[in-house]
Amino acid sequence: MSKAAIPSQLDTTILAETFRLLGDPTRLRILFFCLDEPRSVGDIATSLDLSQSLVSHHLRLLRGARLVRGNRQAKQIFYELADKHVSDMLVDMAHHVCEESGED
Amino acid sequence: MSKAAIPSQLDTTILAETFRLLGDPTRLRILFFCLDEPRSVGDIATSLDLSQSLVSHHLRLLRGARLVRGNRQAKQIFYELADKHVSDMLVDMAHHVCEESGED
DNA sequence: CATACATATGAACAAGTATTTATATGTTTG
DNA sequence: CAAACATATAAATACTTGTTCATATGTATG
Repeated sequence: MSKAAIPSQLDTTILAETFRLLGDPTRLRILFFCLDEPRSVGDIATSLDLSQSLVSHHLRLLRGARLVRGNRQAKQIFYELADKHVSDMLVDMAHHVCEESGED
Repeated sequence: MSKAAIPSQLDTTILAETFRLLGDPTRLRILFFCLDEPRSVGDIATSLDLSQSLVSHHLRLLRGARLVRGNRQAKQIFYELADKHVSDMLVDMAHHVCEESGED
């Protein structure tokens, strides 16, 4: 039990798919921007200085992977991280990377 | 302090770079294969059914990002994960993804 | 030192993907 | 229902990147 289980090749592919989606700066910025509170598409685009279309495209990918979830409120749609797993994942990784300098 | 800090745009880029490297099935398989014990390039190639050249190329990228580290032992070079941060990161993420089905 | 073994590198190619531009869908309000 | 607002989609383009094939570098051994 001490040794980590090596994922099957299929699991590895799924895991890689998730990593790949997180591996784009624009998408990551969108995710972090939606981390604390739901944000409308327009708000994301304006605040992050991205075109509305681009934001929409990325949100579609993130939605497809169940990384974010959108709620319509009148004309606007507010996106937030899909669940706690996703947000924990992001926060954990951010910590890992921040503490990565000057070790060993 | 309860809210997660939103990384700067620069940090986000670095974080994305790490995610991007983890976002390839072949690289992930290599990393998991080297998780428990150091493995020679030839061993990786044979066990994972990949060409020696391909393994070498990927190892170079992983080395560049300080995700793995290689130790020469006579003719062979044994690769292992760079440090505990990296291995923890992988194991954590694997858990996150495995438990991702059927929540909320 | 020449041969065999192990790994690394370089060029070339194929496939994927982030971004833009233009347009469509959906929702409210007068 | 028409106009205005907010988001989504489609097609096209430019760029990145995973893989292969060929070759080079490095290391031990006879």
